[in-house]
Amino acid sequence: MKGNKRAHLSIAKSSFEEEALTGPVEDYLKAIYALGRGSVSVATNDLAQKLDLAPASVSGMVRRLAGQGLLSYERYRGVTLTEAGRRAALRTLRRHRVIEAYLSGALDYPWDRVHDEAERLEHAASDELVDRMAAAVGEPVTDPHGAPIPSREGDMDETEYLSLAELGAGYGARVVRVSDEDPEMLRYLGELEIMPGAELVVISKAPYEGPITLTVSGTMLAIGPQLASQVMVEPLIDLEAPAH
Amino acid sequence: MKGNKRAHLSIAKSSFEEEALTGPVEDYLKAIYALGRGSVSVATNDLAQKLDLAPASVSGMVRRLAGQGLLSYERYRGVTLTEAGRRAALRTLRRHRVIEAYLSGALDYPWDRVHDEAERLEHAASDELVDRMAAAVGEPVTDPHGAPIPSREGDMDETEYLSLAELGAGYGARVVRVSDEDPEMLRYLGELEIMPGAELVVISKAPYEGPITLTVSGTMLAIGPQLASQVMVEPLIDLEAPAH
DNA sequence: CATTAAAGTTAGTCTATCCTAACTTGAACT
DNA sequence: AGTTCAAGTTAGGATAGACTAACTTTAATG
Repeated sequence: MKGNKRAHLSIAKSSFEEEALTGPVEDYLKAIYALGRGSVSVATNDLAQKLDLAPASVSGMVRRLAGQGLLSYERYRGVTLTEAGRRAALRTLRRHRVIEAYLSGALDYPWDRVHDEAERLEHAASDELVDRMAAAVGEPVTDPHGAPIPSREGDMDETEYLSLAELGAGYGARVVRVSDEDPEMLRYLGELEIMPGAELVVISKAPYEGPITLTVSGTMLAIGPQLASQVMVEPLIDLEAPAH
Repeated sequence: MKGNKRAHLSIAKSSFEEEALTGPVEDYLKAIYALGRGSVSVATNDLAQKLDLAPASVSGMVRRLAGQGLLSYERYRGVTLTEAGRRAALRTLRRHRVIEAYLSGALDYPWDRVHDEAERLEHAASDELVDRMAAAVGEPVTDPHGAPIPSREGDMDETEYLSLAELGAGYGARVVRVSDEDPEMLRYLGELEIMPGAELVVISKAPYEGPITLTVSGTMLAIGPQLASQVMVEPLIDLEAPAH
């Protein structure tokens, strides 16, 4: 009764009692999902970089996770999530994003700090807590950065959007999502009012990776293409034909 | 830059950068504080029982914690928290109780389930989150079970109260606190409306550990002495002299 | 004051997760 | 086809935290 009879019989925990995963394992699955959109094969080194670990550590871990049926792995060929792994990844993603939405909506957290806090809480929060948080802020469908929140059942909108860097001059668009991992960048985007929901129009794009000039809610400003590539947008049809 | 240069130089982390402790270490310190009220020496076996670990594991851990200056330890003589250990314990206790108060006050958690959730979140929540939670529910001074919440500075009201079992027949009292670890018991106490703030009067106490009859907000009921000992009360002076 | 039971400790293992160093594979390019 | 280099793997270790089994202390008791 000392609680570490882990090498149990893997028969008992049937279809529904989803195996309780450790924090690191959840992080691996989340990272694999993020890099492979769930189905594409993910390279060891990319995973190592994303997780900030040595490639050797990743090799060892993925072998174990493959043994647990969470992913399929072929030496030298990268990994792919199995259905079980994908479900686990989406569960963690839901936790993460609901927590972000809650921190922002209920506790007035600034959007550049919700990611790090959620990164830790996602491994400790119960399903009940996550559900209550979601209910308390009106069952949000995206987190504060515009990332879609998977449903309780594990479905998620995987629409791919254009990045602001890819948008042609003259086009208008609505910001749907921005990358969430760099607080510094988020603070800057916030200052510029480039956030989900904002409408903008690309005025001009300087050649050779030059600055992109645009208007956001009336204000004109210019940003580099590297930053622009982190901003996902949905073109506004009614402004489609550029005037020139 | 791989993040595990733990065997650093213990010089760098000076007076203020409070060493980040692991979950288990926080649990040990909290348990030692709970058993020793911060200053009394705590026995290895008691600690093992409280933490649900084998005594041998505790022996090993306390040796390490003594090395880190969190407690003082003399073989075969039990442990006592040092000032640093005491501070760390109270920090964890504050997190735990603020989280409980928040779950109850802001997310409508039933009082029998806040403990387990807080037990996990207390190791993951940042100071900022805990402070925001405290502010959001009006800087509570106790958790939902009546346990005092340490201040940010690490001060805590350590008043000792009488238990309901010790209260004489005829006396009136106000419930200040109940033990928080047994959900079953909390649900029962909740049904009986025996919760912090409730006023009650002991009508009679049957001898030989017999039932205690009392009235709680008008209703008369009887409980066993074992349950009564888990309920801490503050006698009401104006009802002091029993009528008989 | 010798015995003994309870309390506590040491020794030796185990698992999870990470590391570094050294080796192997695969693919691209002569 | 042979070389080369990046990508990936294995081997060997470390650390934190826990366990069991066996041994030692302390303290109580006749």
